[in-house]
Amino acid sequence: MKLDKLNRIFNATLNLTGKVGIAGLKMSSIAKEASMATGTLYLYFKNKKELLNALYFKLQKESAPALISEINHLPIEIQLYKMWSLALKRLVENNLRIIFLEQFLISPYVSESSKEMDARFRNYLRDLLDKGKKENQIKDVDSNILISLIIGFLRNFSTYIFKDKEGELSEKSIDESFSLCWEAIKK
Amino acid sequence: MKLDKLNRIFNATLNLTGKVGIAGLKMSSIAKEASMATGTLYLYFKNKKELLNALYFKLQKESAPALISEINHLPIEIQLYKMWSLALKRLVENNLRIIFLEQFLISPYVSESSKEMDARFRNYLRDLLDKGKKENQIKDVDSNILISLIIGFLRNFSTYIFKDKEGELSEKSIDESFSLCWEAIKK
DNA sequence: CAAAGATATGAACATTTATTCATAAATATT
DNA sequence: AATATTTATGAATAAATGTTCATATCTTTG
Repeated sequence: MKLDKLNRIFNATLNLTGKVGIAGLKMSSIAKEASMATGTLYLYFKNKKELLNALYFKLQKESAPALISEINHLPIEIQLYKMWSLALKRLVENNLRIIFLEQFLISPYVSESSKEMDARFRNYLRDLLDKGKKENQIKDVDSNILISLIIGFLRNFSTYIFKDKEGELSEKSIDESFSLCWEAIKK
Repeated sequence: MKLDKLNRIFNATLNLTGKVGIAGLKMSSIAKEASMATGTLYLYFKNKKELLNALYFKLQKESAPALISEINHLPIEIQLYKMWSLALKRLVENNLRIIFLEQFLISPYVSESSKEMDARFRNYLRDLLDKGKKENQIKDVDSNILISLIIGFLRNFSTYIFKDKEGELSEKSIDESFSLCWEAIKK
């Protein structure tokens, strides 16, 4: 059935990007990884560029921070913890996505319409931190620095878990990393 | 003169990687960017793979660990500060390096020996942190978590400065970010 | 300043990889 | 169950890109 095959193509592409980067992606290996003939890819996508852009849009759509509206009445620390925990889980689970998204955006395959970046998460964090500063809970430090600490730490740690721990993310790791983060930014 | 041409090749490669990623790197465009004929590249490197690996080694050699031996007698906090300041300056100055290094390491062009060098900075940090823990200066938290905070923060912040501040890195930013980092990890 | 040596050029050639399409297999329709 | 329609295949072809090499241009040396 059609949807199934589309997903097989997308999964194959993601997996391969993790292994050989966008530089190493061949239509033939995508087909092989997805257990189908090379020609079949062209029934679903006009060409390689369209395939990659389609995957990009799919990933973007899925990464919408749906959680935000449900929790933004909670205290800052709790909000941050929930955000941290969820993001870390997602990132580890989907570390391949990060690799794909980062590489794709500076590859020769990006279409113009893809070029909008997700400043969304950053903006959510900024608002949260500003609120925290007003409530005297967060250090009075340039929000951009705080945001870099949070996002940078998050990404680097998730990549480490993904690579060196084979994706095994314990509650202890989540809590330990979060309290490190929280202590760094709290007043 | 020979060295000058080598540098032109390396610079061209870095610049192009920032624009089109490793996926978009063509020998012909490297040559064009470096204002020389395509064939000339092959006087300096046997092939594309060797060119990219040579650049990788050069970047590794130039990065923070070169400093290590000069400072490893100093107190932990000072060592960390010097490392932080240098790394941040270098990363901002040449954010392109990050892009190259990250993409290169999962491209089809990596040679086996390149893979080893990657762990070096991480190992230096690990030793430093272990020493700090013994001296009761650093939090007793899994070093991998601490390392992720440091490296992740560093990279993310440098990218932010590079992109949003057009590379303008003030002493104040360095100090502010470092003390945030230090406070996060110190006991 | 001529000849030898070193370095550089870029069009020609080789290789790799994207894309097409004649043919086959699967599925739906009567 | 025969026929039409849709979907899949992978070898053949086209396109893109890496690499070579005969020729040209600089540099050095006697």
